[in-house]
Amino acid sequence: MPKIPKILVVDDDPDIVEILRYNLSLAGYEVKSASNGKECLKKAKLFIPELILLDVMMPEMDGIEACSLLKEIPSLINTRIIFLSARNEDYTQLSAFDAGADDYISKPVKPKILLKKIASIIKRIYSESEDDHIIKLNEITINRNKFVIIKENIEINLPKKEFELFFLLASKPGNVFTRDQIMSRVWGSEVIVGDRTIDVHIRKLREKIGDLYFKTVKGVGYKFVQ
Amino acid sequence: MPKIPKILVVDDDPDIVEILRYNLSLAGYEVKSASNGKECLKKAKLFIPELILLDVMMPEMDGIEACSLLKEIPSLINTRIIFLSARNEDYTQLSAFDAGADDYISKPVKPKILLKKIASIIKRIYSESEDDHIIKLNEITINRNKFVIIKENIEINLPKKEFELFFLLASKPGNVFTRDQIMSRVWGSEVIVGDRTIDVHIRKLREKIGDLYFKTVKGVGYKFVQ
DNA sequence: CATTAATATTAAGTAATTGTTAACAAATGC
DNA sequence: GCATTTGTTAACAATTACTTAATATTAATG
Repeated sequence: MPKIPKILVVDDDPDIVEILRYNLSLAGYEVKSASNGKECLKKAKLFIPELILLDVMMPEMDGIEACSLLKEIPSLINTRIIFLSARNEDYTQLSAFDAGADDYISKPVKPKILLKKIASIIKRIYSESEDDHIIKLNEITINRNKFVIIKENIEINLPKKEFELFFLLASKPGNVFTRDQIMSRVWGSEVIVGDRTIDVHIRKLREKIGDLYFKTVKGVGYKFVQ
Repeated sequence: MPKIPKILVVDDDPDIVEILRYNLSLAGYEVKSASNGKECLKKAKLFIPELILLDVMMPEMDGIEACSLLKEIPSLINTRIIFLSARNEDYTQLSAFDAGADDYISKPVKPKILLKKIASIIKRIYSESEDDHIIKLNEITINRNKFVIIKENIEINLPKKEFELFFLLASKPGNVFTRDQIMSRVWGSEVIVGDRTIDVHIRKLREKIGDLYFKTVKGVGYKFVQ
């Protein structure tokens, strides 16, 4: 396991928060908590947990709404959400899944079961995302952890931005990424940089890796071709 | 979704198998079934399903044992297992997770919930979640993500407007699109361009893809014919 | 078959996008 | 704190796509 998994517990009942916090901490997780939807969103953005345990019934913003909003936060792309609820009716479960929940547990929660489920989900997160760190193509291997690419047995070091741009493009060879997509995924949605920045980075990739790998699709964006 | 997800249903009660089979087939999955642990192992090896719905209580080999054995089969590395059980006691759930189950559902199963859970798991398996806009015709494949069309194994690159026009026409082969429709869908409602612009683009498509594919319907518009 | 309206063709002009370079700023490493 | 690397910008060049205009061709209709 690369690091200590982080879990955010969200419930308006302090007792439940305490029970969960106690059990999860004991099990070796790093735990933070929030008592309502708004606080949850705020903390989730900073904490970037692997997992959020979300109570459905909360004052102000309920869990379903919070979940929908959480799912829109790009940095939480790898965060899974489990709903906790006393209400075991169908429609709640359905809207939970509609809102993007990854699982659903009915209260009263049995800690052992919960811990097992969590262990299973955490394990899945790591095993999935580890594959994502290496891309192997015909002639090129990209190692995201090492920030290095290997082309014909020669190591090419790329600076961060260049690497991220390359990694994005190479993650789906042949696929066109629009400038907007590139912007939001390499630079983020808050950062504003000039129009020519992407071009310049593409240029550097072409210099270092090879002209023919990077194809311009005018009016649309760029794609990586093998 | 790369292909039709496969699900193996394992239960010794033929009624339950039928109910599940019916619902899952209806939902678009490819379903096979087994009535005991041994049969399950045999079929799973051949079928290599994405998902196995496994009854806990079965004669001879129970679900827990079957699960443990399934988890040892290398070709089933990507297969998820969900347990189905009438017994909702802790120890069963625990041993289910110990045996490597990915989820646990109590009978009686509510089909809607089950389908949602399955959809969520399947989606996760195909985590690439390529919303591939691909149109496959007899001789031509159009890939909207890659901005490329392939005709007789030869890639043809089209500039943006030409591609959009082509994609529109090819989205409904045989259908006539009026000039107005083409205008509003390729150029948008605000843009005002001259009358001959569409013709010129059609001309280029005819040059690049083939004359006979694009039929003029005089006084109306154009259609793509195979 | 002549007339007319719609579409086809071509080449050239215009607009838009992308490429390149160099200079500077910011970050990083020593 | 200094040197080096990386990131961004700006100005301009180059390229490509798009549109137009002028003319030719085609198809439908009486």
